[in-house]
Amino acid sequence: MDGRQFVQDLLAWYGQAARSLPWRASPDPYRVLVSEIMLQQTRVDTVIPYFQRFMERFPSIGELARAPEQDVLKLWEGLGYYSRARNLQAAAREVEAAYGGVLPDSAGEMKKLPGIGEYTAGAVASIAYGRAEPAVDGNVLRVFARLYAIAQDIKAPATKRAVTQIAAQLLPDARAGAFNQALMDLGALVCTPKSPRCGECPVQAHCAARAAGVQAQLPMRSASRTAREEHYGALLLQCGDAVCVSQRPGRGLLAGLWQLPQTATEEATARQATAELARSITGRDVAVSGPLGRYTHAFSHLHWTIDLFAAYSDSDVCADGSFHYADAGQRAALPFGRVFLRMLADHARGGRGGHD
DNA sequence: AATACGGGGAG
DNA sequence: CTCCCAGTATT
Repeated sequence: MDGRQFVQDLLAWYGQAARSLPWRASPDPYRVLVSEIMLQQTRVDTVIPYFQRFMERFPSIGELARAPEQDVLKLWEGLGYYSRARNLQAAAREVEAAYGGVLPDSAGEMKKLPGIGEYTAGAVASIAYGRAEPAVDGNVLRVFARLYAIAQDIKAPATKRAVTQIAAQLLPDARAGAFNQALMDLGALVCTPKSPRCGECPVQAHCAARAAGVQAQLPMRSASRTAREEHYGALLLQCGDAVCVSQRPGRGLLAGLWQLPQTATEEATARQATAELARSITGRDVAVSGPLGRYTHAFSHLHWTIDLFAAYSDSDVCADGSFHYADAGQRAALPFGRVFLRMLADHARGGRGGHD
């Protein structure tokens, strides 16, 4: 391939086809960083409203650093991969403490911050600071897998290393940010996972897959593992207007988020297990009715099926301090996982008391 | 190198 | 249903 011509064709296309995105309006490194963290494994259309709300509430690195963590998680609610939110705030606090409140301008320094890996460091360094760093995400991997007809598993670290080498070699030092974003826009708009629009591609003349007619077979991807099935009995335990909620552990799945009390169980014994859970919370025997409904929730690596039961208590005292009764106003400030938001919206008076 | 970690949109 | 997205951290 003629690298110089490829870069020229790509950038010419980007000049007239670039997507207009909120974080592209101004080059503020903090805005670029927030957008890149949110965009990890998340589609642009999903991120946009979250980005707007987040920047409104936390306009600067200092305000993010000083906020309560629960507030940050609340704004992240529904976006997924919640460790991103914790790490982003931890990074902000580190920047305040160790870098005078200014995000470091080199990829190497940024990569030392929590939640900033190879891709994000390169993206922010090139886009916000004009540094000549490659930024290889899923789009760029797919684009180069086709351009060079690379028939290796796209998920293998070795493939990413190879593509990073290629990208670094082609990278125009003076326009690294535009180059990286152009590749991502190309992947999102033209060189799509299925049915790539080769006829509209500005760099089709440089594409080995196109020349060989194998663009639909690339990239190669190893089979993904099937998700584990888990069944739970969950409890809508109400005391007046308040609903019993509990906070999940600080590590692992949905870490630090809130949920309705639930217990892992087999489907056949969900009612009994949930009744025992109600007894352990209230300290007495409680009548459990339902199920109110069955909720399924798919994570990438596991599938939840949750049968929701209802119970009432006269007392808002909990035997175990990990449980609390929260009214609609209090629930509105707590971050919940999606499936629990659905339960609350369906069955609790005032839902979560939130804005949806 | 493999796995954990969310959620939703597209086909 | 399956796939996969502007990935990172941990093991």
